[in-house]
Amino acid sequence: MGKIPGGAEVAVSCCPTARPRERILSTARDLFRRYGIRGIGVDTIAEAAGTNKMTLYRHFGSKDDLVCECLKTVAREGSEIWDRFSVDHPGDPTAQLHQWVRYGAACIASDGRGCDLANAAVELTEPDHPARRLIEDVKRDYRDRLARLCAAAGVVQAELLADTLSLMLEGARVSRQSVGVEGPSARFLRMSEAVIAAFKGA
Amino acid sequence: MGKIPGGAEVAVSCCPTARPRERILSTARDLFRRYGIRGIGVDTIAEAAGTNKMTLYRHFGSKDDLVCECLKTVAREGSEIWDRFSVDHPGDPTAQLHQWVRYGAACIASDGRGCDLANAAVELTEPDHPARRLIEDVKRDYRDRLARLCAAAGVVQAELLADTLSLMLEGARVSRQSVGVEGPSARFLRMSEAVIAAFKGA
DNA sequence: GGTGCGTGTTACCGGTCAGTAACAACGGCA
DNA sequence: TGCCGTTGTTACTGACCGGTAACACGCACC
Repeated sequence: MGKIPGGAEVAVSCCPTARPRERILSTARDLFRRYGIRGIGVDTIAEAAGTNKMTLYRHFGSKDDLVCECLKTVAREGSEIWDRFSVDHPGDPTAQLHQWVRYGAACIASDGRGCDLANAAVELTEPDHPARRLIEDVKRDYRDRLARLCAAAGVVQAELLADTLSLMLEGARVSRQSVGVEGPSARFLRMSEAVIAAFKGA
Repeated sequence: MGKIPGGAEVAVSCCPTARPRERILSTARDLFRRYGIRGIGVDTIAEAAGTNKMTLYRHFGSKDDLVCECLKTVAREGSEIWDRFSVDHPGDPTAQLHQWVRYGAACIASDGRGCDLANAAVELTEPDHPARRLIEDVKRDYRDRLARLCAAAGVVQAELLADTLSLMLEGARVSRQSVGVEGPSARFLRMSEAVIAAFKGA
């Protein structure tokens, strides 16, 4: 029934012990990420999750609903990663800032499909799509956390540095998709360190 | 027949004196930009261009073909803008660099849908889509031009600055889509000037 | 007056899409 | 045993998708 855009049959590829809802959610996240939200159908998701379309619609009222739930789990994981910075380097905002840079670089290197939230914002052009508010809130939250980190690290122009680093990471993740791994995104770590040093020196 | 995603009927919205091919091309560019490539159908494009699907397919062998041609015109216009920098400030690479920054800021402010090339890279997930090579080549060309500009302006770490500014612009244009006009992208001009100053001071 | 090319029109193809209805089978639980 | 909530199965709807065939029309050019 469901077909992966490449042409191959779908393969059940998630923990079969979990409840259908969780299987659908994690499968949908993976497929949306790989093939785009508009590039994958609910039938394919259900089949890859080892269940069927009816069960999917019993748990998620619509495809847009499912998309929003997926993005919510993405946001939740992002928040957990932020928490880890302060756990790994308690009371050391400078170390946390550099960990943020390293984590960003690792993100870019590990997967060529960029940020799920930003990609969704590109793909879902409807200005009143329910996912838009979610994306906006999360992105704003991440930037504010970064600004607080910069301020705590003693940067005088903390807001400006946070904006700069935010744009650089966002740009690196989309540049990785358009010009590939060899492009500017490959130097994200070095560039970020240089920019931070410049702001600290000022 | 064709329907705009909003639900309204399509309206013919291009110069009716031009030949069908040109009308289709400019209409497709506009609709792809507003609703996404996967979000608009060839029927809608043809109707909005004041013609029909058959004529569209006589000029463009497939939808992917049409997409590629659209992106080529985007690339051509981008190249012309680059040329304008050296025309407006001949022999003054520093002025050209600042004009690049100002132009980028104006781009962000004028339209919330970001870069057509980057958006296409996000939307067209097929790794061997004919548009991917085009996008990659153009993006690489723009970065190289910027690097030459930075070097000519006397920046020692010209390559690194070019990468940084490239990512910042790319990020600003996608951030504008996800967090809105009030987000970090609003400060792109100030941030870029600060980064350039920091690289010049080093 | 003819000839051909570009264009318009209509109808169609097979496929995919999101979403729903009706019913059968399962599981635990009392 | 009977009950009930969850799940699976099948089939369906109506819409849209990219792409094509066949044919009629108009217009320039010779």
